[in-house]
Amino acid sequence: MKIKEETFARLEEIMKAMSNASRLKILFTIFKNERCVNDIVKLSGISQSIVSQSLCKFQILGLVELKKRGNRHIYCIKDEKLFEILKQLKEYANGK
Amino acid sequence: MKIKEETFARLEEIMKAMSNASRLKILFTIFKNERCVNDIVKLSGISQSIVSQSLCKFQILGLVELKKRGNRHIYCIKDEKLFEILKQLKEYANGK
DNA sequence: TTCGTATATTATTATATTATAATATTATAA
DNA sequence: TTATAATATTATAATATAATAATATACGAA
Repeated sequence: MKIKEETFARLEEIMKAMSNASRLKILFTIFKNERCVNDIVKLSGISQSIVSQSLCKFQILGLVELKKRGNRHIYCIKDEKLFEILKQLKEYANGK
Repeated sequence: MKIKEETFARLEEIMKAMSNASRLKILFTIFKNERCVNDIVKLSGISQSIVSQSLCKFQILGLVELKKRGNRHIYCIKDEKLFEILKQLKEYANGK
């Protein structure tokens, strides 16, 4: 059960990124379908600035992936494992 | 994929509770074995005050369970689901 | 009772985070 | 070109968080 210091540091960053309702909403907006920023803004009800900033941080952290199509920036969850974790977290928080 | 506002609120609280290296260490110290506060302090290297405060918050949130034996307060992870999530998070952060 | 150990609580200060608003950039269309 | 839509960046002020130190409480043993 020995966990490396750097694993804790990474985990802290990941958890911090997900420790805010706006950012959680953004993540769950692209949970199943990839979407462009503007669609995320409309669907989530979060301001463009925050959506953009959040997605940028997610990408740097490696949580999401960005594809550019013309002037559209399309984001999706990067890793199947993260997808699974989000799913379980949702169920856990929901009390299922 | 409609998620209730209160689910986001609860998820935010849970994530916030886990978004700090000290608290993550404390959680992973009782990941497999229940332990008393003082053992958690020694094993984690985190100060008594922080360990106590953190465990108290975890308990209020329902993440851990407390049993009192004499003057010892023994904490453990409350839910099998949380155990699974922690396991997966650890692996994810570790890049496995 | 009094002592010692275990745990909890409180106050404080430094630091970090949040949302907002304003501005900048980039790409496409007219 | 110029205009417009999409996205990113920056600055900032209010608020929240984190760690520390100090104090308080609870329990069991002598």
